[in-house]
Amino acid sequence: MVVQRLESDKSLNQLFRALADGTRRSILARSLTETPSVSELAARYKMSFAAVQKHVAVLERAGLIQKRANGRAQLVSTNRARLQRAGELLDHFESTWRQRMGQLDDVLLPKGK
Amino acid sequence: MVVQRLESDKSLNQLFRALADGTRRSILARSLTETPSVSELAARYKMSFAAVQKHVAVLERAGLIQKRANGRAQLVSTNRARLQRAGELLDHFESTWRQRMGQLDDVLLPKGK
DNA sequence: CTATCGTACAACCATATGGTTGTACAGAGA
DNA sequence: TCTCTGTACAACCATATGGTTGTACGATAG
Repeated sequence: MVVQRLESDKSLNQLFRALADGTRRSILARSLTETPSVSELAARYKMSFAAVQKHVAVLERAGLIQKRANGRAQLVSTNRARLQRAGELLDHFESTWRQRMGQLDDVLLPKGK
Repeated sequence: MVVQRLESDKSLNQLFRALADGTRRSILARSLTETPSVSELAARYKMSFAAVQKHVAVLERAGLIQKRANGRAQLVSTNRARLQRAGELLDHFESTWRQRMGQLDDVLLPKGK
């Protein structure tokens, strides 16, 4: 069975890559409840402004957040559509896995130790 | 209420990192329906045996697969418990996100790092 | 206008990643 | 036994990543 190509490999790679860093997951979480500026975000972390700026850029490239200018500030917010899309992708992975696991269950589960 | 630290940051990083490569996702998928040896896996990809071996090692370190010796062959299978665990983590992320999207309630941020 | 703030970006550095080739060794088969 | 196969692992290379500092520039405050 061929898994439907819902998203390019590169896009999936970027998505998971973006999530593979605690600082970025934290930024993403914050940007869900607030709409902080980049410098407000940067103030929360021990690293330099430029470092946070890079993390924001990674999240932006992965499509998980977006920036919108407000005067000289760049306000960061999550891209909800993309976030949902990300969720669907993960769900898709999971369901594929579970489906396959289900097939395996027929063989492996009867023992149920 | 404090959100339980279900998994260490490092563990989460490894998990997402492991998923952020198409070859590894493919290996993971194959190892769900089959229990291929490392060399059988390697035969399916254009890269060298050693390269595939490294990908397998990454998946193993992330806890997504396990190897079991059968004679001189190393048979690769998915760690179903860990896989489910991975799914739960993703679900946890999603539900947290959705919850935050739904209401600006308590902020459960693992504090600033 | 001038000073400052928020941002962008370049240059640099150390380490990690993803690939290669080559060597070594244990298990299976002639 | 001796050979081939499957695996492990080291060394190496190019590029990516995650951090730094420094410079530049538009927007805002005084």
